[in-house]
Amino acid sequence: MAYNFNEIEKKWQQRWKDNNTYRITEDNSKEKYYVLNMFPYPSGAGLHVGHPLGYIASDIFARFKRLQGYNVLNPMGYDAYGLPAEQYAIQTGQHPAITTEQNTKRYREQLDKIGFSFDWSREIKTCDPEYYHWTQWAFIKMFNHYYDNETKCCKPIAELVEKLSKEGSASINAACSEELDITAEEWNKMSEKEQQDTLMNWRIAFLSETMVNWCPKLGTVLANDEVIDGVSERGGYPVIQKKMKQWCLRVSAYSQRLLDGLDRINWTESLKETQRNWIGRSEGTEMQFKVKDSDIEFTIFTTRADTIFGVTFMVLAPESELVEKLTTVQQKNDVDAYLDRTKKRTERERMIDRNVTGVFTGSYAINPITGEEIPVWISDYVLSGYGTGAIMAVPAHDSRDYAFAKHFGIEIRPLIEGCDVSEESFDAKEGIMTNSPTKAFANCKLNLNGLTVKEAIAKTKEFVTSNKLGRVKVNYRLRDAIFSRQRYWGEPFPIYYKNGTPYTIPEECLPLELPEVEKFLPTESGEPPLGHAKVWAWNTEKNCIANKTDIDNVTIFPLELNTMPGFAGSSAYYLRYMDPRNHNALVSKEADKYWQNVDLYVGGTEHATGHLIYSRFWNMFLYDIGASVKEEPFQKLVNQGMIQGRSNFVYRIKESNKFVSLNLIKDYDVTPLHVDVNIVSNDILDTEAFRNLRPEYKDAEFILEDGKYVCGWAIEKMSKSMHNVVNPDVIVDKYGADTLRMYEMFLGPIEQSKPWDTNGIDGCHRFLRKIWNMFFDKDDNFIVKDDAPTKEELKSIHKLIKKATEDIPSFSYNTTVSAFMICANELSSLKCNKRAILEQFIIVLAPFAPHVCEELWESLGHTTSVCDAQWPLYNEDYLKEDTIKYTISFNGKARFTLEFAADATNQEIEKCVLENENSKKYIDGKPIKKVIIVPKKIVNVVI
RNA sequence: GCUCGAAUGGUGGAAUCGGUAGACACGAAGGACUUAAAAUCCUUUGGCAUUUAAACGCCGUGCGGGUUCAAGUCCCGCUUCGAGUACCA
Repeated sequence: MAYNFNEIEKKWQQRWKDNNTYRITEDNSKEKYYVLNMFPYPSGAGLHVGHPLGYIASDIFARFKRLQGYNVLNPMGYDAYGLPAEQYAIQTGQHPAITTEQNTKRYREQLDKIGFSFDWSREIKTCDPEYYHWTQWAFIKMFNHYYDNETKCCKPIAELVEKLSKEGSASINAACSEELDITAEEWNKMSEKEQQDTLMNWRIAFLSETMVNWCPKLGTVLANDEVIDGVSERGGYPVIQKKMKQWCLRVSAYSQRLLDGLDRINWTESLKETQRNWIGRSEGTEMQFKVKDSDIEFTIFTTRADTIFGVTFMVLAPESELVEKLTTVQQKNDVDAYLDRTKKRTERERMIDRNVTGVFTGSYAINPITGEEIPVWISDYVLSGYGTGAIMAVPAHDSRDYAFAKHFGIEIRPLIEGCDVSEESFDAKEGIMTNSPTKAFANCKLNLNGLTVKEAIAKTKEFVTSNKLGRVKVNYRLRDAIFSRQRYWGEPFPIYYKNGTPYTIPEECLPLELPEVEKFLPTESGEPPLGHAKVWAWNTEKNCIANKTDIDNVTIFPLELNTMPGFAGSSAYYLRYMDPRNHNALVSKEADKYWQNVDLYVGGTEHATGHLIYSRFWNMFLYDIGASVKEEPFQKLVNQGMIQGRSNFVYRIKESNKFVSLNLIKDYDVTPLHVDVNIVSNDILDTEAFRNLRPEYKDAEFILEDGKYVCGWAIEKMSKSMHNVVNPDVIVDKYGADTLRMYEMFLGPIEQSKPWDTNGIDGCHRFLRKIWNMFFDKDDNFIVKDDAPTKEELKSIHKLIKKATEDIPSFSYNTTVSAFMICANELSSLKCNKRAILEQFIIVLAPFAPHVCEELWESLGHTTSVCDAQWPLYNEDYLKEDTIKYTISFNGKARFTLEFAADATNQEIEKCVLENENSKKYIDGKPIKKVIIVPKKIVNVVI
């Protein structure tokens, strides 16, 4: 009987379930290993063949580690809150919980068919109150903490309150929205409301009036990483800037730690680089500029303090508070007109239209070093959110300032010897300073002439600091995360409002469950969907949810109507898997101490600046408050590539129902049409299936080549409209899960994006059949013998064990699969069917093809699962050769080969080469000067 | 624009420290078995030239240089493609 994969896979999947083969418990006698996949959002479309790529890779790793004796945690769950379910709910009225439930069920069915070693007893869903209890809990903790810059750690807000009441803000060095100057006296005089409002300046989770990315079509705000090219990541709708009061997380407080942490984790350099860019650390100088005929002073930030002598104008961001203060009466109309115009422009318009715009305020700033008067302008190329929202412009050495100066005819003053600024600015930080200062200011205290740019920056910094003109400052591009969403399908905030001031509900009242609503749309008054909820108020006396109509603002208060964004639930889920049913804590101390953090995290690179920043931040916060033992959540990270679709085309002759095979289309006028890849095999169309596809094709005629219809192909995104979606279920039914697993790994390096191409899958399937046939003959007789293996057989299997042991940890799965095939070919040509060899083969193959290996393992008489076998060790002795062939090369070209005993010395080899007949022949009888023997079986001859 | 990465047969891809390319698989061609098909097995398969044949020779890893006994691999200068990011002062 042949290899009946359908039956085998069904049998073992059931057996694993019945025996809880993959249930894992903490076991201090074993070393732990934590493998994690980025959990999926269960979309309505189900899984396609690209989704399981990462899961298979991590599953192989988990099984491998388990065979090596580790206690491996390999959990799975769902990131169940998300926009599609809510959009669907808006359209159909179907509650998102129901759609989500259906989708997760479908995902589970599909996942189960592939034979993963997930411990489903630890499954979590972010929309489950048992789970989001701890998301809300973390939010309350963030609300009640601030970040202390001195100790680089967050502290309870109560400590801050104490400092304020005793010493005022002077003694506080903490991450804040703006630098406040409050005395203890002032603080103590404040009303409760004023104090609460003030504390928002420091809380890690805080309410803030900020410019947000507002997407009118989705009716919600979006985080920076959810906006791509000025449109929403989901749906591609336009996004505008709008000022709104929003919950934010003070991610920026952790900028430096997020940056430093990258050095301690094992991620790819490119991903770390992406994060570094996103954090955007820049060291520079803050300088104060006085305003002429006024006592106003303002601060700018620059990384090029050395160019202070080249400043010919200043620029304010249109949103800057200084705009109003510095605009003169004469300029007011022009300025107002300009502000009006910029406000109307969306982010997208600003990005597309890079034309220089700006307006003069009428005021002049004073160069703090030379005393020169410098005009102050307003332009939207300066951003309010970065630095101080004001810059000193040096047109000679900054391309943006240059464009502005050219446009408005402002002086461009070069400061570097020999640079030409007639056509473009000289932005490079290199060269020797000149004109710094110019002769007109020769007696100025600072002189940079003759210094390199680097030296000049250092000297200016020193000068500015010692003369109290400013200070050295590090700026980060990383912004605080906006944490409110005007949506229904998300975690509710554990917040109620007393007189407009937010308070957290007591921790012991969590979870605060998501209420039912009639409609999933915003209310008529523009409130978020939770505004429809009837029972959505907080009774502070009884500490319970109350009816909204009972609000009396004495004991019953309105609850927050926003919900949390997607990244809330996905930021600390890895901790919850350690102890998923704990009612008293996010994770118990014991479980956290045992599992520590994720050893291997596998997921897509699209989360580089979203999830992977937020979860690092979130976890650092939990670490600071003692809720997590590791500062970095994900020690090693592997990004699997995307699987693209490979579309097939048929060519219809225009205005006919005739289809021409690919290589004949040049003779006809044809229209290419996408054809469902599932009826095409190796680019050959199943013409019968095509005729049955649609009624209009029923009478289709084909112009064939060699009796076949050959389809064209192209690599495109895998999507329904391209008819190139390949469902893993179909592959599993046709070839089996084991073949699918092997083939996905064989396709190429795991990190690489590649098109799905079913063409090569036969090779993997043949391989598994070959293995099967080593155990059973045609008539289903078990043919494994107990004979002692030969040297050759041992060599073959040990070569495989070595390769797999070395390649699996570095994720070179494609070469491991090749090694399996090579070994199988060798063994079958040796007609090897010996137990000692095949047993080891099965163990090594088990992570890749678990079902068939279980079956064969059982056939060898084992009663326990192959999962609990022991990974074999390889023995170098078996791999040694008796003789070694050396390639003798001359002038870099291989000439002939000589064979030596494995233990031949270099002298022997050299002697033999010199005396060899062939040496004379290939080196034209010239004397050999040097013989270079390299340990890679090469002998090089130099004349 | 900036940052990072890639480029190898008809195709996907191997080549770990620079060690003498093209592993493995697909596809293709030919053959064996078979009434036939499926399945299985065997042979050939980078290009060029030469030869009855075996063998050998030359050229070959996007392009142009360089270092080295030896370069797909290292260095310099380009081309093309992909990813990320974008007025961050």
